[in-house]
Amino acid sequence: MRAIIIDDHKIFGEGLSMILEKIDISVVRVFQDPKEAWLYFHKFQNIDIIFTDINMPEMNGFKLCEKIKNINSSIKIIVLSMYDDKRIKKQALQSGADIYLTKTASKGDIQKAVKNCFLNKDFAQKKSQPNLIKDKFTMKYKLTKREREILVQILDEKSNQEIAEVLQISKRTVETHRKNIQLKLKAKNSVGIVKIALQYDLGVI
Amino acid sequence: MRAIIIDDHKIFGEGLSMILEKIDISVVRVFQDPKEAWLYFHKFQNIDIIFTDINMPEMNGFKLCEKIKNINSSIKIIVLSMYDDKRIKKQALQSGADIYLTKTASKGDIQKAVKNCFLNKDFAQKKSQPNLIKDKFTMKYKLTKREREILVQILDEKSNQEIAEVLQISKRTVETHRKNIQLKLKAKNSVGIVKIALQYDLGVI
DNA sequence: CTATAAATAAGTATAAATACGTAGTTTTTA
DNA sequence: TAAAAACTACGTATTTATACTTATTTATAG
Repeated sequence: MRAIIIDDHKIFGEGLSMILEKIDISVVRVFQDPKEAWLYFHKFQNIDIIFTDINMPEMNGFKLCEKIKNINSSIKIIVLSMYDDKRIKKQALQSGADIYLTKTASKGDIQKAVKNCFLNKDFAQKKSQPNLIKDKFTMKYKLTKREREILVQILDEKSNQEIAEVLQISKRTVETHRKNIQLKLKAKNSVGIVKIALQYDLGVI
Repeated sequence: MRAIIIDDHKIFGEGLSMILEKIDISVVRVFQDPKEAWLYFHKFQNIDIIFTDINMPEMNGFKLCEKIKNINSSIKIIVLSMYDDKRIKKQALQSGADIYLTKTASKGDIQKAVKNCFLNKDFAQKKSQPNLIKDKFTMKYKLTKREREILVQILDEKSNQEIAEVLQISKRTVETHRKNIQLKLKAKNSVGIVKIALQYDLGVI
């Protein structure tokens, strides 16, 4: 099991790191800056679980959870927060966190949390996460799977021809998909598409 | 001299409007909603000075200042705030405001403020605004004023033809500007331009 | 098993953007 | 005031995107 820790309080991060190593979780890296963590995660998606604080400079933990789950929803996120506040807890879980713990948690609590979040969702704290940005986007615009694939390619600055080559389909098909995406997003042109997509955080970095 | 006023307190806006008319400033419109003001500003960039409140629903005045200055830094912004708080003042000036006044300001104060903000910056309240997003963007990509104007129109999903009409220049000129913007941003196409611009918060709304 | 949605593709035409080059005019600034 | 920068504009050609339509194959859910 490979983990990263994100917490701007260095001491805490290191303490947690030691605890995790003791329960056989390999801590790959400890980040103080969530942005750096995000870039790392983006590059090497070779971790199973993330421990993160919520109150951090530059990027808050909620956003981070959303972004990570958008890329790979099977990665587990355990939030360790200063606050024993049920609204914050709720928001964390809705943002994609699997478990919310206060920083007063004991070694045993953490061990239990890790076990729980890998069991099925009934055992985890979360029942549903209807507010994920990805869900919001999909629910609002109802793009099909193929359309989403093409959207990603558009965001990558690819032309219809290039997209056709990547996806091994006809350029005309890409045109059709693109037209439909535009219709669904009510966009006037690619610029409109990108603007909406980026609002929902679908862009690469 | 053409001005707009943005204040969600209608009475205040109208009072200020009358004061300004008396000192030969033509108040083009009074907005209660900063978003509407932003859209207006976006469309008809034909004003010289903006009077705005800071505490407003939907969009706060700091953000508005940043956005406006990003498009056209030569437009003057006078913030009229309820609070005589030097931290708020500092933030307003850093966000791009030229003058910060409390709402207790007299007609004379306003007149003086207008005069000052059109003099050189030593006379204005502001010494520097190192934290502007605009600075980051402008410093990095070095777009000219006109290029920034065109960028804004691109972000507004306009075609070169439409941009030409709005700015009253030839379509070919717009093409040239667009080409240069693309070069400077190292973008492959409009999608690339939008992606970068939105990163720096230059988008509409 | 059969409607329905999704994915595929093409015809025809036009509009828009990009590429690459050149160059005059105005404005800024050193 | 001379030089630099910005703004303006066009020629020519090609690529790309959009508009509007029709249609077949393939999943998929009821």
